Amino acid sequence: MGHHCCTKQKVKRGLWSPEEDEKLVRFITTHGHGSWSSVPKLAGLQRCGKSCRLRWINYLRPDLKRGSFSAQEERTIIDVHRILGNRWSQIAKHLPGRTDNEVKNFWNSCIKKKLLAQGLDPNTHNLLSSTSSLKNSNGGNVNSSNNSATPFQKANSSSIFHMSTGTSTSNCSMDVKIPFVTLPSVPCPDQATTPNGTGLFPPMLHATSSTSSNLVSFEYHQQNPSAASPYVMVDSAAAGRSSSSFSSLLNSLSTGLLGNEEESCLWDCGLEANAVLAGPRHEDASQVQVQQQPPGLTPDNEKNGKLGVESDNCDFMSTAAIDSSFDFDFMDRSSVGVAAGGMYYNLSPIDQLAWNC
DNA sequence: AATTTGTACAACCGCAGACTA
DNA sequence: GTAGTCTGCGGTTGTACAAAT
Repeated sequence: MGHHCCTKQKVKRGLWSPEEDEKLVRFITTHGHGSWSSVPKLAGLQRCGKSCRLRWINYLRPDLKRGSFSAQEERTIIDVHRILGNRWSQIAKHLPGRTDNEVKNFWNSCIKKKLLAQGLDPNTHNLLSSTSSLKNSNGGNVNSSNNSATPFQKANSSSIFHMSTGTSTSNCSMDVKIPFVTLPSVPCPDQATTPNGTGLFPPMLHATSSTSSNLVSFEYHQQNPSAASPYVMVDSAAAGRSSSSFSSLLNSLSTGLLGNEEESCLWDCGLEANAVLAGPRHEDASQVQVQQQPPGLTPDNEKNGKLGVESDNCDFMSTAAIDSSFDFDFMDRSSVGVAAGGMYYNLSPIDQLAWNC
């Protein structure tokens, strides 16, 4: 049984011939595709519209980049996949000229095996043997010096990447020290579903580690489970420089340059800090504040959904502290979770970051 | 040289959401 | 409100080719 668009005519399946490719390219470059269901008939092809669309998108589009993936592209795929999972179309948006299909194939045929060979779970990016040790529902430790080291910690054996709760409960408050980032609460149209009926979801910040590029990611998202991202990702390579503090990384975020117009694009903030920001690009790179609109926000509440990052290294205290807690569910997925509003940084390099609560 | 096995990637399938009449 | 259509997505299968036996 074919698709509805295929039932109207006899359609050919399987690999495309060069003649078919030529017909499709000639038609689309001349007329555009319009409605894909009408393309085959108008282009003189015995294919279904869906097949034409796929062929164009995955193979014939002029802006496609052919050839094997570069190391940089591979790293990007791994890093974004760690955050987004199998959302291939979203991942592909971070790789100009690559299609979701291409990324997916590359992942399944190559990256997945590499991760497995490194003893990493391709789904969670955790060490395969470490999953259980990272689970700790009543307040445990995660420390790079033991066997439950995250991939990031493994890749940086000298790193001190330590977190402990010191309590017997999974939720506890956290001190907020400078420098400090404020992640504003996120407005929700359905006020009744929000905590205390405030109409706001507290923001959450989630730190994850990279398997391949020494990348520590900070994921900012709503507590509304239907909405994830945008994400802030900060490359720990910058932290390797003694002069680099987290606040300077945030400076780099705030002065980041181009992304693309996609809502969830990676925003490359330049080599200086190797920082990237996932989210809509900030049009005015000279402005101090990083602004992004979480998916689902309407233009009306866009302002309230801003992720604000102060630019002055010494002025983080001016942002408001929000009560915070750990969410150990995150640890199943990756490494270290810090929730609700605040993260503190100790004015030492980022691989000496410690979250205490 | 013939056959089997592995790999890369192109293409298909089914589903879900958006849109429209 | 609903059924039909279109589009996009992720999972899966099919195919061509290379490497191994």
